[in-house]
Amino acid sequence: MSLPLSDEAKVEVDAIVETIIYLYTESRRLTKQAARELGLTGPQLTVIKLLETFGDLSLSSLSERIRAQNSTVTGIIDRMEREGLVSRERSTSDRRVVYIRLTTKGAQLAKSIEVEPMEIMYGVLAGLNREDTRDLLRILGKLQKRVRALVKEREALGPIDEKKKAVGEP
Amino acid sequence: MSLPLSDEAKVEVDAIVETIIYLYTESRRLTKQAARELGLTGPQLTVIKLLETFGDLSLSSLSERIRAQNSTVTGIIDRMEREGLVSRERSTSDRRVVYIRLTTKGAQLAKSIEVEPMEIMYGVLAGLNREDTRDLLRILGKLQKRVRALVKEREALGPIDEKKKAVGEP
DNA sequence: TCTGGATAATTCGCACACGAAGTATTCGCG
DNA sequence: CGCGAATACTTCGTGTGCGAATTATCCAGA
Repeated sequence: MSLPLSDEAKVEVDAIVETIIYLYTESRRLTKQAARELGLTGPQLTVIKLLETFGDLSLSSLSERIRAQNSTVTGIIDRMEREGLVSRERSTSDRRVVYIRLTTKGAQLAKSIEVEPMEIMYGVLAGLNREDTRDLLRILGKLQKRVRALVKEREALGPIDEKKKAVGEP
Repeated sequence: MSLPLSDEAKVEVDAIVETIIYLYTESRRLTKQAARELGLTGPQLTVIKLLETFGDLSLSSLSERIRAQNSTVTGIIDRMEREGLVSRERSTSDRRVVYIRLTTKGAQLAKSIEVEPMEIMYGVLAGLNREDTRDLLRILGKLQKRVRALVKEREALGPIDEKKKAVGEP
């Protein structure tokens, strides 16, 4: 798995990882802070913006978009429903599906929000020159492609290993 | 805050943000998965590796390194202590300070771990050519610098705004 | 020396976040 | 048709993760 790295390369890789973590956590922190001023949490702000943009969404598609498990989103929606921001509407065509809909209160709140989730990222990225933007996108794209390939590969191997593992304290 | 972006630029910025989020969450997920096989959680794996690398660390310095609040780390250490992986040692020179130390069991476990936290990132980044690595580092560095400046700026303004806000449901 | 402010940890309450197990419903296929 | 697999969501238990309040300790300056 871990290719041998020269010391110099290792330092650079470290710095890159550090920076990515920094950018991610910091922009999350700032989003959360913005949400706070509206009496919302970070994920709640994201959900409201998504619903405003796309209209009603099933719980599953919401989960996909915010990259979380259904069980997590169930909880988020529970709390938002309790606050009167959204309502659950059972689909008539497929009674397993629940659509999440903004209430009037939720829609009003959504309209009053000018900040995008990850807004800080946007602002900072917009300050890059064209060339840097292109390069960054290109390189990150490469990385993503490789990670995807790697994950796929692991998933293919995983199930076989599954039996070898069986760790667990007896 | 949000500079006007051309549509084309907006798409690219979106893609960059998407990718950064993807890389971060995916590598976290994979680290967590690796930890699982050892009966650990993600943060616990990170803590064990840090303690192995740096020796005993105060709870505060541990918090800094894993970018979390003291209160969070207190909980992580509580559970690790319960599992017999680490112990708390009150400093004699400053009795407010608590050092976290690997137990024999913890040290053994640490030795048996070959994966680095964020190992997948490393593997993938190591696959980039020199030029791409340099470019990526340079551009991310720029971004980080700007975010830092922005955060600082906000912090400077924040306290003044503090009174204007006072939202809160009555 | 004594006291007020800073610092290190902890406690508490809340909100994610995940995975496993459970429920309801739909769908595919014989 | 009917039944077993798949899908959508919920529930439950555990582990972060944060911020405010608390406790214990240190330290600088009157």
